[in-house]
Amino acid sequence: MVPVTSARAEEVTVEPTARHTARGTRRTPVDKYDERRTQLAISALATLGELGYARTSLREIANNSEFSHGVVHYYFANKVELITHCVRYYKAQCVTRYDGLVAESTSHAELLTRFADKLVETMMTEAPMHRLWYDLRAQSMFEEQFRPDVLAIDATLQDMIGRVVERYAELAGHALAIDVSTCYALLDGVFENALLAYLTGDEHASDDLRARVVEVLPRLLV
Amino acid sequence: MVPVTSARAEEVTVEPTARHTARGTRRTPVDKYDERRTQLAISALATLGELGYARTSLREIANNSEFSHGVVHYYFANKVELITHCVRYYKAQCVTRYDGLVAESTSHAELLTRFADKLVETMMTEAPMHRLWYDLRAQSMFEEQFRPDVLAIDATLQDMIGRVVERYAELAGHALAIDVSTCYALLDGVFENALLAYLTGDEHASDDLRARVVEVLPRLLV
DNA sequence: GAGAAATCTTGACGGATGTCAAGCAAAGTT
DNA sequence: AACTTTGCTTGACATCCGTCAAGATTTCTC
Repeated sequence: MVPVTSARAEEVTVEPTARHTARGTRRTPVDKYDERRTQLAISALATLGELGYARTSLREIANNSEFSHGVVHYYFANKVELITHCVRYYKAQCVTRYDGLVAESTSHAELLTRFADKLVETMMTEAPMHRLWYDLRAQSMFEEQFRPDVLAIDATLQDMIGRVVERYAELAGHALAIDVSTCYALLDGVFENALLAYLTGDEHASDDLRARVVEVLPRLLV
Repeated sequence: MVPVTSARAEEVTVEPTARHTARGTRRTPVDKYDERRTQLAISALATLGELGYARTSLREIANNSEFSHGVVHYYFANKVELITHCVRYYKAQCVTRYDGLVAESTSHAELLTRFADKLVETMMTEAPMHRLWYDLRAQSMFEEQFRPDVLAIDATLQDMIGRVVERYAELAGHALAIDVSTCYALLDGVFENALLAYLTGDEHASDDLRARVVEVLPRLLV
């Protein structure tokens, strides 16, 4: 019996799949099936972050896991479903990245500094994931299959940035002069630019990113 | 004798290659060899703009030209050299896109309006080329081979934007508050964001792009 | 512990891809 | 007109790809 069905492919797989709930297998709280899917997704993300979408194969993903290449088709119907699952998993990871500093900062200056620092930190420590994101977003401009998930993540990121800039405005005692979607586009451009410089080996990339964010954010007010 | 040598691969191929200059073939002012390279580059760009880097094959490029698949290796050493040539050709095309309106505009308001309109126009009429650019820039984050050319184009685009914003500041009677490289990153983010929306079918994408540019540019001053 | 269900490995398939070599066709040279 | 160089086509190659099926292995159930 093949466990991969088209019905499952439609689920939001970040939530545990309801695969064994009909029968009462109480082996583990989280189903092993979902464990493996996540495990493979993590291996896939590592591979994608290293090679990019164009040169990532299912065999290479399996090589970066502890399984053989055939297992991918046991847990995913095809390559697109695997990558889609990866993308959704990735999304769940990075949504709350700045919520801590938004909640904790007590002044607009503190928020700005901590936000800029956090941006620099994630650029440096998670560069492969970020370049993968830009890669997949570019892919979605060609391939409609990826577009829904990419747009969903883009909206999530926009909300994330929106919470930052709106709290920043609030703490500064001013309103936002630019709407949130534009703020996101602006900051995303600055981040992507800095990421490319960083990956190129530009040693000022992180300082430049920090300086640019500190420079730009105040101009979004009033 | 194979005309493709590693020495030629290093040349800036937008300039005519010095292939027959030793012997005086005065057939045409522009060498036929470079004509074909350009011809193939145009076919390749059309294919790349349609399919993206990941799914563009040499055979598909040849299919979009009037030649057979083997001819690619007569004019280019390998796939990377072809794509590199394409990228350089592309660069030469788009450098002067805004120079006209920079020279002609007599007020900061006129410059801003015409610049925003031109951005919208090129987004709509040359969307495949623009998404290809974002695709290749993402590729360069993974593949070092593409990085020098991508960075060169990025610098050229930055200069192009720099001429716009500096002239805008001059006409407005103010100085730029943000350095040119940051201005480029900001506007690039806005443009990329609008392009994705446009390709998704968002019918407000072009109006949004225009509005955002008109909104943002004044904030780069003083 | 035997049988059943699940998980995983292995190997194979058809197809696509980059590359290259051999040879045909056209153009140029003398 | 014979010969040479250049341009291009055809077909082949090794390799890699996604996918799948058959069977071995492990785990679960009773």
